[in-house]
Amino acid sequence: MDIAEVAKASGLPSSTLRYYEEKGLIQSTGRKGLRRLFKADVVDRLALISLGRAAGFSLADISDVFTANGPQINRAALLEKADELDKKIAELSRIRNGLRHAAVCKADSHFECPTFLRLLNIAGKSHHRPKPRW
Amino acid sequence: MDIAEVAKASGLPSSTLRYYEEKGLIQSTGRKGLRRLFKADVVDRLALISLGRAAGFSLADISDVFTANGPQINRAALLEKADELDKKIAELSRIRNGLRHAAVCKADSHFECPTFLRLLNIAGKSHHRPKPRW
DNA sequence: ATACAAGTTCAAGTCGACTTGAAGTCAAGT
DNA sequence: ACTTGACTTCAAGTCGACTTGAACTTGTAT
Repeated sequence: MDIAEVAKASGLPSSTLRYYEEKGLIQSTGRKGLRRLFKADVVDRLALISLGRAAGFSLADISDVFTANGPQINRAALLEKADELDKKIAELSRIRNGLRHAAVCKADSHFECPTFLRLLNIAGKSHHRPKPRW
Repeated sequence: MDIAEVAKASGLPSSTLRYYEEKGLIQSTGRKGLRRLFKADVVDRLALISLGRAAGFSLADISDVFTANGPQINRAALLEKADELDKKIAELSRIRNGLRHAAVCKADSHFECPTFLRLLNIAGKSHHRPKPRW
């Protein structure tokens, strides 16, 4: 496949594909002249990458789930990411509850409200960063 | 309160407080010499801001929940954000399921697997962006 | 009065994930 | 043989949320 086909199949612009290759997330199998050639299974890989990105993982995180250079994936790493997602989901649920509470709480200062106070410990202590998806 | 007190109470560096003020998210009530003075309730506001940031909302999004310049909050906007979070949580849950599935699926290409295919429509179509929390 | 720690401003730098632009290369169709 | 359009490289730009650094001001403690 040439880059345009991969782009179409994956929904990603070719500039992104080149960038991903440069970062080692995907690889082209050769060149025809200057032009990259890809094997069809790269589309699979890209789907998984997009899934990871949609979940907020960084490209560096995502590259963990790919083994050295084969088309295989590291299933253990994948499950680990799934577990991380579980935690994130739990955290977001608590935050959502916090927001809903703040919306109805009568206390002038939310700090007078124990329900809210409990929630606040969530924010501020997480030092991992969500990653952009423009 | 002076900026150092607010910083301590909120857990945010003073550089961030100045930045937030510049962006209109908080306001100082006056100056003593050059130095900013804050009312105590700014700490409340900051807690809410941190909560929003932890949830992945941008500062622009967060400023929606603050009314013009008073210390009040826009409860409707807050509930709206909570609803957005619900959606995000649902999406993340689906993605997590997708990851778990990819970890166990035997198919060489996940594209041969309907379970996985269904999941993929999730990724790639969301064009809102999570925001960094360094 | 003098020093100094802590505040201030403003411009510039940083981070990750891309995108954009300029300038060049090339396969394929006419 | 020539054009054309899709590709290529590489450097630089962009976005949001801050941080950092240099140069300056000031309240407080001595």
